[in-house]
Amino acid sequence: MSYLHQKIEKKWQKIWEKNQSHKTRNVFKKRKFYCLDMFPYPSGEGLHVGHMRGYSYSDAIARKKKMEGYNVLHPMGWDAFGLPAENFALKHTIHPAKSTKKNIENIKKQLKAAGFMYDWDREINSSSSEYYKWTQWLFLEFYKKGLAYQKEAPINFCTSCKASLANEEVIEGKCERCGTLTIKKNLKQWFFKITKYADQLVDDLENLDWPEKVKTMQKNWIGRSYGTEFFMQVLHGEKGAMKPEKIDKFTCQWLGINLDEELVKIKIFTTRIDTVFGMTYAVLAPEHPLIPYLTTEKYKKDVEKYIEKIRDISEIERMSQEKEKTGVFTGSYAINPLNGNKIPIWIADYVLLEYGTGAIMAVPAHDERDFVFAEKYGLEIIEVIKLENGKSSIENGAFIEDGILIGSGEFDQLSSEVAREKITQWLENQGLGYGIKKYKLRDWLISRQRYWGAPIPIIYCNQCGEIPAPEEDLPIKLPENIQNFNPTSDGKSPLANIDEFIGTKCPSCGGYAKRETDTISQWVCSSWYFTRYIDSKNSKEIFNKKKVKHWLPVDLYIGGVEHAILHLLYARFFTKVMLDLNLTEFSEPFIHLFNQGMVYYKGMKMSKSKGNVVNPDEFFEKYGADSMRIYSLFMGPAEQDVEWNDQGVIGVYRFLQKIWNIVKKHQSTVEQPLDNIKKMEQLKHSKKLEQLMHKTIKKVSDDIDNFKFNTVISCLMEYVNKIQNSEFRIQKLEIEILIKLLAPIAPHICEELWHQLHPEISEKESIFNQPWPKYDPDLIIEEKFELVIQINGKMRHSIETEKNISEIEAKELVLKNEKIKKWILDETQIKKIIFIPGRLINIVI
RNA sequence: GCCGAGGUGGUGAAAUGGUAUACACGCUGGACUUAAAAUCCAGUGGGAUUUUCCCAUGCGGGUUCGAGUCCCGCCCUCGGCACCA
Repeated sequence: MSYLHQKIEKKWQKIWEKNQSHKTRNVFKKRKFYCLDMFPYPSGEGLHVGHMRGYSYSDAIARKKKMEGYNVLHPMGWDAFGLPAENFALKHTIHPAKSTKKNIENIKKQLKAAGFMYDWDREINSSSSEYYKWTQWLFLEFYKKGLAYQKEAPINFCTSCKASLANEEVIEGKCERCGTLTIKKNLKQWFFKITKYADQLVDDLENLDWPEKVKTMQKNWIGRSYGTEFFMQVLHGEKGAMKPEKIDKFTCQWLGINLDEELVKIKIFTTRIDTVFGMTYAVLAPEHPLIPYLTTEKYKKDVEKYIEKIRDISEIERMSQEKEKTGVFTGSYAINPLNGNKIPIWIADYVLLEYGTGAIMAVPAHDERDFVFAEKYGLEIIEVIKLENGKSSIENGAFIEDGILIGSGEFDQLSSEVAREKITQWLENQGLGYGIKKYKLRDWLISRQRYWGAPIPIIYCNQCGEIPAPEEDLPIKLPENIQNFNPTSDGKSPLANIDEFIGTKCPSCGGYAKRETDTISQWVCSSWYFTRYIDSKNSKEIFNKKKVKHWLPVDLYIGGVEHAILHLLYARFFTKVMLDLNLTEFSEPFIHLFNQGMVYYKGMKMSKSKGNVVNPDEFFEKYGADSMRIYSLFMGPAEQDVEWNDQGVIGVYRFLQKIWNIVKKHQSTVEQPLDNIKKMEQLKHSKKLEQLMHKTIKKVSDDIDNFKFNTVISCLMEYVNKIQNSEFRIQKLEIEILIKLLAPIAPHICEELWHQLHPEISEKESIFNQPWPKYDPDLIIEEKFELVIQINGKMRHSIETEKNISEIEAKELVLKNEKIKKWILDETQIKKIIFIPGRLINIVI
């Protein structure tokens, strides 16, 4: 009988389901292992082989851990809210609730066909009201803690998707989804105060078992830098500055100035206060609110013209580095507090309002951007950092490294590092400045003017103002019976047009009140889902604390590197907040993170938009899920991107066929009576095979733990090739071990063969309840080995010899060897002999 | 520009500083077959004067008895960040 994968796979999928083989019970005594896949969004096209690859890794690990005796939790769910799901629904003019449901069914079918051991009893769906009730509940907890707040902000707006986008959804000034150039729009938006956790989010990275790449990306994204803030007094230009129209209190606060003061000050942030004596001008961002104060009559026209011009240039154009820096003089001057020098104040587009204080001290000698600008506008360049060897540093343009201070008064001869400390201290003593940390990280914009999301549970009452929805009213249900959920062009949520949704009673005064119509970004839904699997059906609380304490944090988290910043940073932030809310007792959600490489096809990333998706279904049909799974792990190193090859799967299919035939052959052959000579031979042979088996157990076990699945498979192939060619009857144990080692990556065929080898056991028994094979360290030690003989480092010959051969014995053996004699005419030629025990001997002549 | 990963046969790729090219795909030849598929066997980096030898891990140097692996300097590909003061 040949290997009928379709029949076998369906058979065991049914039996496993019937026996609830994949159900995880809350047995707290057993060692736990929480193995989690990043949950997919239910796309209409279903899963492609790229997704399957990631899931195959986690399933293999989960199954091996189960065989090793762990209580394994391996759940799955749906990231069903949000833009991707909604855009799909809009494109196909179908209600997102409907399309989502349909897509989930389809993908679930695919996952089941692949035979992954998910505990479907714990399935979650972020768009179900049972789930988003708790998303809303968390929002309210954040709100109570002051971690959710509203502010008018210039937000990224995509004119095509007609929605506001988070900074993370804007790539090179374009909408991540549709590629349309985004514009800035002022809207009142909801934010989470992630910046409050910036330090923790950087510092705690250190102890995580994550790819260095991901840690670095997060570090850079948070962008912490240590520097100094200080004030400079302004000397108005010859005829006095323009009078400002109006400057609000908030701006004054932001600037750290008091408008009653006679003298205007500008606030500067720098990480290189050691170069402050080299400051030859200062620059304000073109949007800086102090500009009207500083601009003199003489320069008013130039400044206004310049600012207008900048406003017309798009964001990306301004950000691009090829663009020449431009600027304009304000007419006013500032006083360098360190040396009293009078320096001109400029406005330039290379300074950004969003970072630091929106104003910089320009030190052209020691900053590349300032250098370029100074050269262009003929501003002074003063060297204040010299090289350690005393030489001038700026012969080839700006010198931006640390060095030794010169021309810096009392700070001369100090190293940059020391000087930064001393000068900051000096400013502090004068009350002019202080040391400060800055971050690139902004607060997280979580409101969306979209339909397909959890409504923000906030109520507005004319009398009482902004009030959180009462907890007992949760979930605030998203109205599903609506016709038009298209995004609107005025930037308002489609919910704003549904009176039944908006109208409500004020929880405080009982009068008429209106609901917030924005919805919560799906990034929020996915920031806490890993805790909900523990207790997915709990309707009384977000989760049972005891259970979560047992299961979390996640031991292994597997997914694509595309989530290196967004999702993983948000989930870490939520975890820290949940800890502060006393909901949990862990500070990091994912102990070990693994990013599987992407699957390429026809030289491109596999993705729906590029139309180069390989659908696994036809391969399941033709070669079976087991073959597909093995092949997707065999393609290359797990963390590396790989190119999909339709032909490649044939190789592993043949491999499974061979194993099938080996078992069949084993079962059909009867042990023959042997004469003594044959018996001896068989014994010798068996010993060799036994050794090979133990070596294979070691290699497979080690390699799985290190995610080296490609070599796991090649190692098993070698093992199979060797036992297949064996002239003698193979022991049952040798086959059983093979099947157990392969089981985590090819569960169906292995389960089937296990039962064929054990016809006495019932269907309820499973190979996955068998213990993982152990190897005997004594048995993998070889007695004999191939001694490699090198002449001048080149391999010339090898002889089989005893493992523990001594150097003297080896020399003797080698020098009398005929083939080696050819190379050595005269023993006096030998300069040196290097002997590596158990490996090689190298003769230098 | 900065940071990270990588460059080995026709292809995907293996190699604790110690036999480079394991394993697999593909290809070539053969067996079986009326034929094909499947399967099995053999061969498969390049070159040569072919029992053997020489050359090959992006390029150029270096360390070493010995380098794909370590060091220095380049080139190329891919990913991330990018006027962050």
